[in-house]
Amino acid sequence: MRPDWERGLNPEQLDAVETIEGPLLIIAGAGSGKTRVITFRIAHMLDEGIAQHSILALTFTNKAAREMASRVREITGKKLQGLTVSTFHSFGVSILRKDIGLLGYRDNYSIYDEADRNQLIKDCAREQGYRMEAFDAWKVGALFSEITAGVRDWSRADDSYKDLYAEYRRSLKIFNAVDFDDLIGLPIRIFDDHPATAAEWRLRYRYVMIDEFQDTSLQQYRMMKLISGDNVCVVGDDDQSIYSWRGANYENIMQFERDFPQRKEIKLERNYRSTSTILDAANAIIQNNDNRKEKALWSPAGLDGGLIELYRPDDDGEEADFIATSIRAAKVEEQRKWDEFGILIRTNNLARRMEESLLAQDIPYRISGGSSFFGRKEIKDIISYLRVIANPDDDINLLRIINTPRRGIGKTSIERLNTIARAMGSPIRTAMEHAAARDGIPLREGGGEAVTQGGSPSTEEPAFALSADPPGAGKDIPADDGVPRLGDKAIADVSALLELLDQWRDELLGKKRIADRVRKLIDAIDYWGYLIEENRQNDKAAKWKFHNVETFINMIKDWEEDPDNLDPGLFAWLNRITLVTRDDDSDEEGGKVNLMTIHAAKGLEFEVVYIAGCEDGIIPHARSLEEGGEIAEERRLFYVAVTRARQRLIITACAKRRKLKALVDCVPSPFLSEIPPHLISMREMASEVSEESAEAMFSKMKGMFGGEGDGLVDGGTDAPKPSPKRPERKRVD
DNA sequence: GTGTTTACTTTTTTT
DNA sequence: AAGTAAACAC
Repeated sequence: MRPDWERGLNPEQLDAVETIEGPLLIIAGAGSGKTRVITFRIAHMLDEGIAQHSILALTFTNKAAREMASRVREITGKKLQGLTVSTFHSFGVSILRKDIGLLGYRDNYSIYDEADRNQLIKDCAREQGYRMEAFDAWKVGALFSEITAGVRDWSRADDSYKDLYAEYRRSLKIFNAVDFDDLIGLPIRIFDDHPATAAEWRLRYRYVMIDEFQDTSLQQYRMMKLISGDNVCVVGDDDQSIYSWRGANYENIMQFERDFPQRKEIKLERNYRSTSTILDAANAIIQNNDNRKEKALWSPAGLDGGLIELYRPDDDGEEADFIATSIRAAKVEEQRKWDEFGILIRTNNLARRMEESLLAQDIPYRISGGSSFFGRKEIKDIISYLRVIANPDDDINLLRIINTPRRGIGKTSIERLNTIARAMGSPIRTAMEHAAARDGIPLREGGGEAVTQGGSPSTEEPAFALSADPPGAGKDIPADDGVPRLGDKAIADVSALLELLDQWRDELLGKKRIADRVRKLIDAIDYWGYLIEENRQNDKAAKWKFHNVETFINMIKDWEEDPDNLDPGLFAWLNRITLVTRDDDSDEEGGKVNLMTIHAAKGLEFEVVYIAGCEDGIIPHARSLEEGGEIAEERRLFYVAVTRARQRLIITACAKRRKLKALVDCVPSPFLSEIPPHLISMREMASEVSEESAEAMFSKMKGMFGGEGDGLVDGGTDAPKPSPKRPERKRVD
């Protein structure tokens, strides 16, 4: 049953697999079997009797982590129980889950994603009297992120935001919440401040492995140093470093060389993925970057294939239609499955037009990135409920649901609660309890309703709430001046909400079978009624949202019933979905065409790859260059895109593109001219293609009038699918 | 306090 | 073109 190491591994790979002690640096070119090496290496370790729980493998994306885990499972045929394969961020979560108490947080902390973070920054800014018209939360958020991550300090930043930052941090603490950067930063702080704890973790993970090392940030590097001893293996490729905008620092490779002078270094340059045409093109492109570790991919097998195809559609509509019809044709002619196709785009907004065409031609597809499933309003609402139930102090999410569905707590009431909370230096939750209690509706007794279960844990009443003359605790509320009170109706509504949250807290926390309970919760708040009410003139939208919520519940169910899931429960679920931004654990039945950004495609490969929108300003992205990004990184991005292809590579560059409203002329990407011309076949938008497309449309129309093929594909836009009633592209101008 | 209309900007890439 | 936030009307 043990795999035969020698078979199917070249000498360098074998060397890498068998070197398990001591620091190891693997420079792995695109398609050089990197994942294979890593998974075999883990399998080999297990084979050597190393315990699963002392191995830690860190990846960059969830997709990569999942992929790696399942490959290991495949090779070894073992159940993976103690093995840790995760992203840096989810690894941070698991450290915090255990040890965040050392920093004075409670362990039911919330994780704020970007939207939450920006919302909070906005609130703080409003509080500090910023002129909100001129306030750019996105920009400030990015700045704060850099500050937290330690890639920038106030001496090199607009330090007029210093106070705002302090306020932001304080609010996070009050709300018992952390942001993305904290997921790396706080564990580091724990390790720095508590050497004993650090030692424990280091002792546990005796073997550490890091994938996509060129994409690690300074901060992540520090984390790695703190957690690992001598048995570190990092795998990277400086040519594929495409995350510098996020703090990734491929000089970490050099740093590693400095920090581990006794390391072993292995280069993997044999490429098993692509045809030599594609490899030649890729090498030629990347050659234009300087300051890189010299290497060239070569194919031992000398795989032959056709030329790279370049098309110049008139506009983005034609481009999308072309790609869709071309995929349809290739599927039949080359007997391919849907999931052998990848459509790569630079930016998410390019996906929209693509989706339309795929939809119109009934091509099942999967999309990653963009506004994901979890970004939809109806889903966010439900998640917010769960968040608040898990962590009552979570203001951002509380505010989201405080009047959703409508329960009569309007703007003014919220404003007042906010003022009270600020005055007390506490979360809104406390202000609500205060407001409810002070006016004679003590939670304990309840308004005569069924509050029979005594003393729910979170209702220890605040000492100051009932006394009109609070003990001089400093942060108390003046009797009447300045601090607003709520109207009677509002108080009743607030109390009812508190009661509801408490009740469901008991119902959900630490319980099993969450999915069913969540459904009951949704019934209890009459979210269905809310959906119908909100979408009165559009019951299709209501249905669609309804369906989404159902899907969400089923996702919970699948997840908690998964036998590999060692820790089902509300907290684990919430943590998970904050980090999994894509609805990427979708089914594999029959496969789907993959539509994704180049960033998302890293580490993946497809038989047939389309790179759409290869135009100047898109693939060296205009904004990226403006903001001080390097052209070299854009080139690396293009290199990554090209090297995703195994057999066929099709590139499209439009002559015109609809941008905002206007049709603008486009120039092909300068990178295209870096590909040696003899590797490219320039194609006209040939007539055979339009024949092909006419045929596809025709059959599509037949299907349409036959049986309303409700081919709802996952992903896509928020609105109900614009039922593809118009198989032909119309030019109604 | 709530619902409706109007004005306005917008995100490159991901955890 | 769309989605959000502020202004306005009930």
